[in-house]
Amino acid sequence: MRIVISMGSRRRSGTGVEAATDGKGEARTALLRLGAWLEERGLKHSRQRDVIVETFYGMGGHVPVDGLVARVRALDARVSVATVYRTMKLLAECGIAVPRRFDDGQTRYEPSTGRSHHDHLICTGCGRIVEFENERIEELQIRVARSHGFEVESHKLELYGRCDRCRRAEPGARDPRP
Amino acid sequence: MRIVISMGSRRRSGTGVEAATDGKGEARTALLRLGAWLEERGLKHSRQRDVIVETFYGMGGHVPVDGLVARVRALDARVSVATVYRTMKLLAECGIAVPRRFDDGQTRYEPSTGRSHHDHLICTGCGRIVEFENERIEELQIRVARSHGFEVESHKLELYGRCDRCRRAEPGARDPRP
DNA sequence: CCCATACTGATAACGATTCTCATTATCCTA
DNA sequence: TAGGATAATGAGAATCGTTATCAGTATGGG
Repeated sequence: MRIVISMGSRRRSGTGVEAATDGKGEARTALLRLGAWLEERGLKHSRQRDVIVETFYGMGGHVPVDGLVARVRALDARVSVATVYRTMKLLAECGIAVPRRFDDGQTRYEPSTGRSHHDHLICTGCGRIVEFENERIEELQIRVARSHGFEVESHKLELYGRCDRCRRAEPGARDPRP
Repeated sequence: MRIVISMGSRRRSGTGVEAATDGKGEARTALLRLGAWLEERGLKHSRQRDVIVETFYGMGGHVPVDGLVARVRALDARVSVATVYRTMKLLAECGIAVPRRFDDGQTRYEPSTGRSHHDHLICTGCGRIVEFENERIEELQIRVARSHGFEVESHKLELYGRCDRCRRAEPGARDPRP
C-alpha cells in the first residue's frame, strides 16, 4: 500500500493567539524542549539534530523516515541515515515526536508539540491519512480492558477504508454512461 | 516485546454439539475448505500443505511464522521456510487463517474457521494476548469514519496494557512486607 | 503412464532498521 | 582559550522478517 502524507484538519484555537502553525514556530518550541531535555541528562546538541528537527516540522503530518532523510540531505548531503533514525528515536523519547506504524511496515513520525491524542483513518485507495478523536471509543476501550483484568497503557486504532474522493472515482459507481 | 501465544477463552456453543475443538476437527474442516478452494482454481495440493495446516491448527492461538516453521520441521525436517510463508499466505487468501501484525514486527496467523471478528488486548508484561469483541466500539468506528467521508473496509484495534497477573507481580503493588 | 504445470527447497535478495567502530564535535574545566 | 573526557557522527556491515529466483520435483488430468 502506498501511503500519502497529509494532515487531517489542523485544530486552531478559538483565541487565534497561538494559531500560527506553519511549522516554524513549532520547530522552535521543539528545539527548545529538546535542548532542555538534552542538557538535563548531560547530552550534547548538534547541527544535525537541529537540521533534522527543523526539516521534520517543516514537513508536517506523518513523516516516513526515508522521506525525511531525503529532505534533510537536500539541505546537508552529509547527514547519514543512521543519524536520522537515531535522532527520531531521541525525539520520540523526549516527547517531541510520536512514532506510528501502520500496515505497510515502515515507521512514520508525527510532530507532537501541543497536539492531543488521536487515532487514524487511512484510505486504502490513495493512502490519505486523516486524524480523529473519539472520547466514547476511548472510554469503551478502557472499560473492555478492565473487564478482562487489563489496565490500558496505550492503544492503536486504525480504520482502513476508502475516502469520499476515492469512492467517487471508483468503478462500481452507478453511472451507466462513460 | 516478547509475545506469548494464548487464546482468550474459546467460545462454546450452547448446544454442546459442535463444541469439540481440540484443533483436529477444525484442521479437518480447514483442509476440506482448502481442497475445494485449490480445485476451483486448478491448483494442486501437497503433502507440505497438509502438514502445515494440521500443525497450524494444532497450535491454536496467534501463531508466529517462525514458531510454526519449527513445529512443522519437527514433523518433516525438509519443509522449507519459504513454503511455510507461501502456504500461510494461501490460507489467508482462502479465508482459513487471518494474518495479524502487532507491534513487534512479525506476522502472526490465527485460525479463522468458525470464528467471528474480534480485537486484541496485549499484555506489555508477559505478552499474553486476549481476544475481545465489542459491538458498540464497532458501531462508533463506522460512524466516525462516515463523518469523515470514509467507508470502513477493515480496522485494527489493539489495546496494550498490563494484565491482572502482571500487575499483581509488580513493584509498586502496595505490599510493605516481602 | 505422460506431460503440462504447479509446487518445492535452497539460497540470494530485499527493505527497514540497528549496530560497529573509527573519526569528529561538543562543552566543561583549568 | 587550550585540553580532554565523552557524546555524536558517517559509512557500511549486520540483522530480521519476508519475498524472489530458479532448477528440480510432484501432482493429477488425459
